Amino acid sequence: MAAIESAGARRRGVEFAPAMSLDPTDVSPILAPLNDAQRAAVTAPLGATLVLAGAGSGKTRVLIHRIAWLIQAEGATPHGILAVTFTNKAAAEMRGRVEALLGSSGGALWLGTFHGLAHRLLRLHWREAGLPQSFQILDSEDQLRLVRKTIRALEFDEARFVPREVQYFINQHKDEGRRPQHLQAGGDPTERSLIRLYTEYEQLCARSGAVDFAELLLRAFELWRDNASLLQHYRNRFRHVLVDEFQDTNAIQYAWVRLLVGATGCPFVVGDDDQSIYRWRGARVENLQKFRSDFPQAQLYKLEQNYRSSAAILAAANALIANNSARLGKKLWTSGALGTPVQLYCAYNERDEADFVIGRIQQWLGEGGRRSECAILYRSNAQSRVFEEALIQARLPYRVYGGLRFFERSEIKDALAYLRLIANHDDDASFDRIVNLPVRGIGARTLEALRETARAQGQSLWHAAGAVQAEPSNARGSAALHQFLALIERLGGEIGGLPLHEQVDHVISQSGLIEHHRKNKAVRGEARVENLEELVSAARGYEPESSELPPLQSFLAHAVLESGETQGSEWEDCVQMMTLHSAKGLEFPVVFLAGMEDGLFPHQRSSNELASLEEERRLCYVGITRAMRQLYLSYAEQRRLHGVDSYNTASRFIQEIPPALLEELRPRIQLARPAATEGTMHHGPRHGRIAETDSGAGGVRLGTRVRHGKFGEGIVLNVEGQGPHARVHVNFEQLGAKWLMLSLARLELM
DNA sequence: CGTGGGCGGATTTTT
DNA sequence: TCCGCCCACG
Repeated sequence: MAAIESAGARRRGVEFAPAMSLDPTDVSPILAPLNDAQRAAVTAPLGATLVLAGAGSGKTRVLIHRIAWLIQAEGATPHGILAVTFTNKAAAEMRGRVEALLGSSGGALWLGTFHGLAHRLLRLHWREAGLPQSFQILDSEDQLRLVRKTIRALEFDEARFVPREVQYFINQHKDEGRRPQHLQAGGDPTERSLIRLYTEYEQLCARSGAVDFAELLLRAFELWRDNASLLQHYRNRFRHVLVDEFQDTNAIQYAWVRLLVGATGCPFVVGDDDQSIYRWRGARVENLQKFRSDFPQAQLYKLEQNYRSSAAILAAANALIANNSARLGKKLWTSGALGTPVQLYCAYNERDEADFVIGRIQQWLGEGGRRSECAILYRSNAQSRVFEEALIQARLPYRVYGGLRFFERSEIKDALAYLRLIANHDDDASFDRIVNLPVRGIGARTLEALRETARAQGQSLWHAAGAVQAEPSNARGSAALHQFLALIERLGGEIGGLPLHEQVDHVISQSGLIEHHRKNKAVRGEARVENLEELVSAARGYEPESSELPPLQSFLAHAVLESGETQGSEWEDCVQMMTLHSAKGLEFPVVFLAGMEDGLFPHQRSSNELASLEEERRLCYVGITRAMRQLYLSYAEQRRLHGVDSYNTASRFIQEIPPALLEELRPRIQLARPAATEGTMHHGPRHGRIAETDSGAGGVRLGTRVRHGKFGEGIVLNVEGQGPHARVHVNFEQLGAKWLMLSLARLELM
């Protein structure tokens, strides 16, 4: 305690550069920037520690400062610390901040994602783990292909055994630590077939030296479980194990951590049960509870002071999440001002919603704000399009997060497949991918025969192809196949001593890939060639983390594990758009939660079961707590999704926010109000909105009441086109919505 | 063997 | 509406 007090007294110490302090016993840079609760957690006595950290309460900071504290005050060395996160981005950020705090390189520190660390272990101990030295990692797409192949190999019906579902089945069991032999079918024939598929899939993986994401974790777990001396070695080394986002751990990740910690290690885990949003992909919030029962002596710390959001936003978040059951209990508070109430906007349709959002963004910009301070968050990716169109129209630069990342692009994966096949001839997935790309006359016939042979011999495709004799029946195919093998061999020989980027360059040009795309003008061939060239640059700039592997092998693993999060240098000031899921961990001054409609959010498929509904609520909580100063909720009464119109009611989550915290920008009653009241009693925002959504089409504006000679009265939902082609979408009271030609309809404005 | 048109399905996503 | 996949045709 004395150290803490004196640290507080020496608060001025922070003002010096955070580099290595002159006096190594001076811990003020570590402790001074913390509040009491944070400091208590950072300086917790060695032993099991659980930190429940609310949104915006400085969770990452605590983790980083804890690492620094262990090193500076507890005599730990970076060598003895293992810290795990879920994303590469989080890992990179954490490493950078730890190094800045300590003023030294944390090279010896094992800090990375679960998958990254598991990979590292398996590379170091491939023999003990029962893997070939040149094992390759499958990403989800590769895995899906292999699953599909497995289904075909067993001649199962793909309609009955949907590849995606089989993939899910396999991953689910791996995530829970179950191998096929642990599974009992009971009397269920479908179950039995699935287990059979799982078994066959594993054999295919083994034959081609392939390891999928779940397998990385499971293997790493089994490696320690089955090698007492190895486990002991790592237990001795990593006395300190830190886990970020603990609520997102799945069963095998938890088991892995537990195994490492044993009875003597000091696990320090940080999480927030209210931000658990990945149950659907195996995350187990219960691990927080489990941690407490597995380590009954664990110290519990709660971080409840929020530094991010205004009091109004925080109160809304608290009120919402209070509707969930079985929470660990935590209430965020702030010493900050109430701020602007949460603004609620009821739009006519999704276009109106987008117009509204853009109007508010422009307002923010007009007040001197930046575009990058605004984030549009939505439940599903399909919602982004309307916003993109509106942003383009308004000439506002934007950036959509998510979507295909660099190393996931098909042309990049093709190029990598060449490199992988060169590195490991038995890599069937890669063989399959490129054997006829670019086209070299190896068709389905030839390949079917080849697969059959490989299956019969229990050998890889490469092996089987080498044994194929030139038969008169299929002379062309077998000749082409031998040429392909020769090409791969030749390339392998030629790139032998070259630097990494020249290896990549040589392969993409000599394989004919570049030429293939250059010819293909129709399917964005130009962009693909550029991407391939970018791959060469990526290889040039790549620095292997360690010398455990040859550079090429290391680069290939890197490409799969880190599929290219950093999308180039997109530093332009852009409006940010992303799903609620990908917004976790981020913060923005202005946040729009769009599509707050029952059926969309909470999503239809998550509304029936209580557990999934509560996860949706947590997702909403995550969304709300991203906002620092202004939060807008919006929903559309009518929404066109997948080409069909649906009429929705406001999300139930809106009702869970106390009305006192909400400001409705257009009361819903408006719709039913007689036209006479228009403009007389509703002030401010309503008028602002009308002005913003002015379509300029002959004075007809969204939301305007109109009368039609035959159809009666209605409200304008949408306006499209210009001049004589202008069309209006009117929701008539009697007849419902109709599209009319504006020039012919003779609408009377009311 | 390569391509285009028809069909069905369409949360959320990191590794 | 839009995308990806399968099959039928050239």
